Parts: sequence; C-alpha cells; structure tokens
Amino acid sequence: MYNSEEEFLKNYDSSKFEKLSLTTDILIISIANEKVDNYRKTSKKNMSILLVKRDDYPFKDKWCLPGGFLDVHEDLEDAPNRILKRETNLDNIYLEQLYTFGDVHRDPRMRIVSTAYMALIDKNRLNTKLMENASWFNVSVKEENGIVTIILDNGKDILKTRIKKTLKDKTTDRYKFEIVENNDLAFDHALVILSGIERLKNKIMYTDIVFNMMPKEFTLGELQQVYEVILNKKLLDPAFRRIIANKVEATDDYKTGEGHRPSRLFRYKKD
Amino acid sequence: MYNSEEEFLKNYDSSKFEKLSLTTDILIISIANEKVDNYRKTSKKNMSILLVKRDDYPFKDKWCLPGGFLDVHEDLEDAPNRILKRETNLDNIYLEQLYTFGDVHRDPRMRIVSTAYMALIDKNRLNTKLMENASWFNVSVKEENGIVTIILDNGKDILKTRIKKTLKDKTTDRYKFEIVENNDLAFDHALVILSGIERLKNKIMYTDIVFNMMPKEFTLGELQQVYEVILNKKLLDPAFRRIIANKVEATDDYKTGEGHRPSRLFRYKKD
DNA sequence: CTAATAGTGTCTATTAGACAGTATGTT
DNA sequence: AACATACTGTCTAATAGACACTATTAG
Repeated sequence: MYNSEEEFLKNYDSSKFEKLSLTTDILIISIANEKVDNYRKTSKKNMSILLVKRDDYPFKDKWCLPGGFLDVHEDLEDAPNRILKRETNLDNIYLEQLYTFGDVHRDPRMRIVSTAYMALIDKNRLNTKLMENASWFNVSVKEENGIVTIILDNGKDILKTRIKKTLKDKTTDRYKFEIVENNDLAFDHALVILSGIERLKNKIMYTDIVFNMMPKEFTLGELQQVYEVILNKKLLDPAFRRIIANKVEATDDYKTGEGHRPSRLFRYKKD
Repeated sequence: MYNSEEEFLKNYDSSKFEKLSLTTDILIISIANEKVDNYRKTSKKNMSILLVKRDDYPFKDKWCLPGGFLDVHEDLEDAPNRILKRETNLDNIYLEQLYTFGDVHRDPRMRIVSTAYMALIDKNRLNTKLMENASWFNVSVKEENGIVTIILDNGKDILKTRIKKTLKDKTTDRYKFEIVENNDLAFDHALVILSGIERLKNKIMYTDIVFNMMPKEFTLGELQQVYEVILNKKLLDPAFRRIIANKVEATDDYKTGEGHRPSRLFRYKKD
C-alpha cells in the first residue's frame, strides 16, 4: 500500500463510499408577551417559536423550522449560526446542539441526515422585520397518558401535533417519540420541537439558560412567569426567590404604572 | 414549477448540493476487575473502554474508537448497532447518541461528519474473543485547573491525552473541549471519549444507567465501587445505600469466600 | 378604598452528609 | 484473634414546600 500518511492522502479516493446530504434545523425559542385587557393584571407570557412556511415541494405550504443544507466547506456549527443570522439578523445567539435525526425516509426527496439545534433569544433584541414566510407561534404543551399534544398558534394558523412518548428503556431518561397526529408541520420537525422544549425544561432548573431569553432588566415576577411557562406549572414565590437569589442582582429602578405595587428591576449577575 | 408533490419528487435532482460522508464512532464503556494480591481485599474496579488499532492510513498504528461509515440505506441508529454487533457479538446493548462532530478538518481524507454514540456493556456478557486489533483500556481521569488528563492503559500501551475544558458560556453547562496534548489517539476521538465519560458521570445519579454495566447479581459493595469509579470520588456507605435502596432487590444468596464477612447479592429491580 | 401584585418570615418535611457503632466469615 | 468488609442507627446540616402575613401603587 502506501508508505506514509502524505502519500496515502494524495491518492485517497473519496468517492468509494456513497455520500449523503446533511441539513441543519433550528428551533428558535423565545418568550412572547400577551396584553390582558384588565389594566391591573400583568401581561401573560408564552413560549414562542419561529416557523417558516414552505413555498415549495416537498411539504409545500406546510410550516417547518428554519434550516438549510450544510455547506461542505463550513464547520457544522457554522450552518445554524448562518441561518440564525439570516432569520433574525443577530449574532451571538445562544445555540445548543440537540440531536441528529437520520432515519432513511425522513425526507421524501433523498437521504438526508439532519442535526437539530436549539437557539434561545430575547425578542427585544430583534431589530429587523422577519423574513417573508416566517412567523412566531405561541406554544402550548399538554401531556396525558404518554401522549404529548403541542398546539402552535400565530394568531392566524393553529397547528396541532400529537406525539407518543415512551421510555426507551427503564434504565435511562431517554424517550422514543412517535408522531401520532400531525397535519401542518413538515418533515419530522414536530419531534425536533418536542426535543427542544423538553431540553429547555430539563435544563432550566440547573443552569442559567433562561437569561438568554430575558431582556437586560426584568422584574422577578416576570422572571418567575418565564420559569412557569417553561416548566408548565406554578411555582411558590418564596421558593422561587431562594433559587434565583444568587443569579440576579438588583438595580435601583422599579417598574411602575402597572396598576399595583411597583416591582424592582433586576439584571442577570454575570460574575 | 410543479403541480404536485409526486411530480416534484419525480423530477428532483439530488445532485445539486454537494454531498458528504457520515461516520459513526462508538465509545463502548464497561467495568474491569483488577485482582489485588492481598487475599482479604476486594478486587479493584476500573472504567474501561474499547479501542481499535488502526492498520491503515490515516493515523496508521494509532488507536481509535470502533466506528464506520453510515450506509445510505440504513437508519442512523443502525450503524452503531451494526458495529457493536461486529465488535462484541452482542445485541440489545445500551446505546445513546452523544454528539455530532463536524469541523471541516476533523478528518484529513475529506469532509466527514461523525455522530458519536456511547454504549454501556457488562463484560460478563461477552461470549467471543475480541476482534483482532481491538483492546480494552482502563481509563483514569484527572482534572486540574480546567485541564483534563485522560490516561488509557491496556497493560501494554499507555495513551495520554490532555484536554482543555472551558465553559462555552456562563448561562449553560456545556463545555468547549480543545485537545492540548495527544499522541496516540486518532482523529478527534479524545473529545468523544471525554464527552462520553462526562455524560455517564452526569447521568449516573439521576438515572439507572449503571445497571447496564452490572452483572445480573452483584453486591452493594461492588455497585458502590462502580459509582465511585465513575464519579471519581468516594461515597459514604449509608448515603449510598439510601440512594440505591429502591433500585435494587435482595436475592437469597451471598458472595462468600472473600476473606471477610459475606455480602448479600442483589439484582436490579425492574418492576 | 380595592384589586392585584410585590416581597418576606417562618414553620415543617424531606434529603444529604457525617460519624460511630455492631456484625461476621476467612486465614 | 485480627483483618477487612458488611451493614445500620442516629445526629446534624442543608434544602424544598407550604402558608401566612405585610407592603405598595393605579385607578
């Protein structure tokens, strides 16, 4: 054969294995505020994700996650960052690899493996209009008897998916997801959405990732609401404040004009 | 353009995007027993991983993780299972996707993206000889000042790698790994090894994955040793027994002939 | 004044950490 | 008998859950 690595590489024929395409899909998660008519009540918070309406086959007119093909000359992580820049015009977005999906028939066109990422953003940072065909959808998740129902709502369209969730194995915390009902989401993107939501939920209590979705300054009530939206349950005030006490620092300002006692503004403590 | 999905798919030209190769690397982790000369002492346990010596370029004569190319006609998960079967002759091995590595220059031959998996096995299940060139290496990990030193030892070769570990971001628990020193491991496999070890370490306290590495019956002392090897620290007996109390059930048998009081045998409680 | 949220004190229950003690088979 | 490990009791510290109370503004 060859006598050195250089010689080997010079003669290497990369075509001997059949190649395939790799794409990236990105679940961009943020928090939406919904005004409530009662002037005293605080605005309701929702988890919201960015979807794009497909204007071409396959899955024409269905909604899907922003994504695209990995260029052969870019690092794997560069692809989601490039797409995030395109969709939001922002740099330095929190990005985390979620999972790589690679079933043979997940794309009807051809064999495509896709690495899914999750990005968290603070909507206040957005400084340009969304791309055409893109839209924020409020997310609501319900779980009953091992079936997760996800409802996505952008004010015009309401998308509904149901996913069966079963433990892969008693020894682990990993689930097998199977789409039971899905009409409006393209590809297997419902699975990516659920993976991301669960990842966020799991991590919120032992990391500081929420702060990637918060504005510079916020009240503890607002922060608690975000935790509650993500965890999908109410928290007790004193317990919550104990948990986040050493993650935040008080500013000298208050949020006033809310029809009730003003709330102190805090910021994320970085040191 | 096209008027239906069928028509679109019939005319789809999959060659318009440059394709690439995808491989799988598998970190197979198990527990090794090391006999101690003092007849009273219990045998020492080690974490051990399976490596393969490369007999071809690139990285000829270096050690690497078992792996291989993903076939265009198999699901992504099938590739690691196929390789596990080849290397161990076992089915139903605990397998978990770790991470997808895709830097442009991670393979000197060409652009290759690799999805890494972690497999956990109980060595007692092994019923055939290892493949030629394959060998179990005992693992020892030390962390000092953000530098992780991994030493792998199979009784003949001693491989040493040092990896710099820095938090990607204060808000998260994800680290950036950079290889600082590495002579004997091929590709970026040192990173895969560290990712897997850390994943196992993180999960051991809140899942039951250890039991994938345990024989059918074991003493609590043995089980505790495995926890200690993975966590890299001593545990207090009463605390340990509290934690695993409801995961195991006692058998009627004892392990005798050990030069000290016999220990009851337990098994994993599956219900 | 009142509705609505802000913010705190404190009791209790649960869990983790630590240490010391007793038990028992092998040589 | 002595060694090494098996196994348990109990005290203490730390943390989480629960409830009740006080504080403060816009209207």
